Amino acid sequence: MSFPSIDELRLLHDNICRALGDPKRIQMLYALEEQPRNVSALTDALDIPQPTVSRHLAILRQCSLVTAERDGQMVTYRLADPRIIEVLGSMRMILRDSLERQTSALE
Amino acid sequence: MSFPSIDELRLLHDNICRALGDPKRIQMLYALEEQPRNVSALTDALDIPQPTVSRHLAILRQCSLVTAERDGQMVTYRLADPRIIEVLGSMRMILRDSLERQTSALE
DNA sequence: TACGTATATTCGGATATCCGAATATACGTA
DNA sequence: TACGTATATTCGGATATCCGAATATACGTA
Repeated sequence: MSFPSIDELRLLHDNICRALGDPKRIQMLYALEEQPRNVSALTDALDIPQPTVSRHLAILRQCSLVTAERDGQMVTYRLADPRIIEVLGSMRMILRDSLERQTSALE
Repeated sequence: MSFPSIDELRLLHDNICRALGDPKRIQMLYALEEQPRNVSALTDALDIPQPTVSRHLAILRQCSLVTAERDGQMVTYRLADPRIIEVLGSMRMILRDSLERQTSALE
């Protein structure tokens, strides 16, 4: 078998895919790509309750997709690796083409 | 807000991210990238029970990441869009760099 | 039609995930 | 220390996901 081992795929799943497993987390990644933000700013920008934001941030942190830096009372979050946004962009293209194929298949 | 709407992100999540939400499904995508295979071939190659393989294939089908073509008694599956493998490759690179950063931070 | 092989689906039960509500913790300031 | 603001965590309960076991369906062939 030449493709990645099940162990590496499990690691991949636990550390990256899992983080993308909720639309709100994806939204948060985009919000952080636009600019670093603290929890309150994210809460306001996304209109999601603060505990929910913090919980999702914790998951993104565990997956090392974001970094947290405390600055006084506030904690600023930023993307750990901007390439995650490129990945999401590729996924959106795949989705767009897939939906296009489906709709044109209806004719 | 300039980033994608929550609706598009929900669509993205339901149609792409959801499919990547299980390591076995990722494994199946790699196996199908190597070559198109029918269910039995996947069962053998991945050493996963047949009903489990069929169930995961159903999800990949719903997400339009694979196509199914019946040929007699067998059903051949293939990747609908090979770019999904590139996406997984990018994710593996992000993961690799992230792990590297973490281990070097221990010193 | 009767049977075999290939594949898909259904049915629990176990486990994971999500959220709201409540609460805990961290930090600054008086 | 006492209090306010910012953030994190905990605790159910609701829902989703996964799997093994069993069964259903589709197709080919005698």
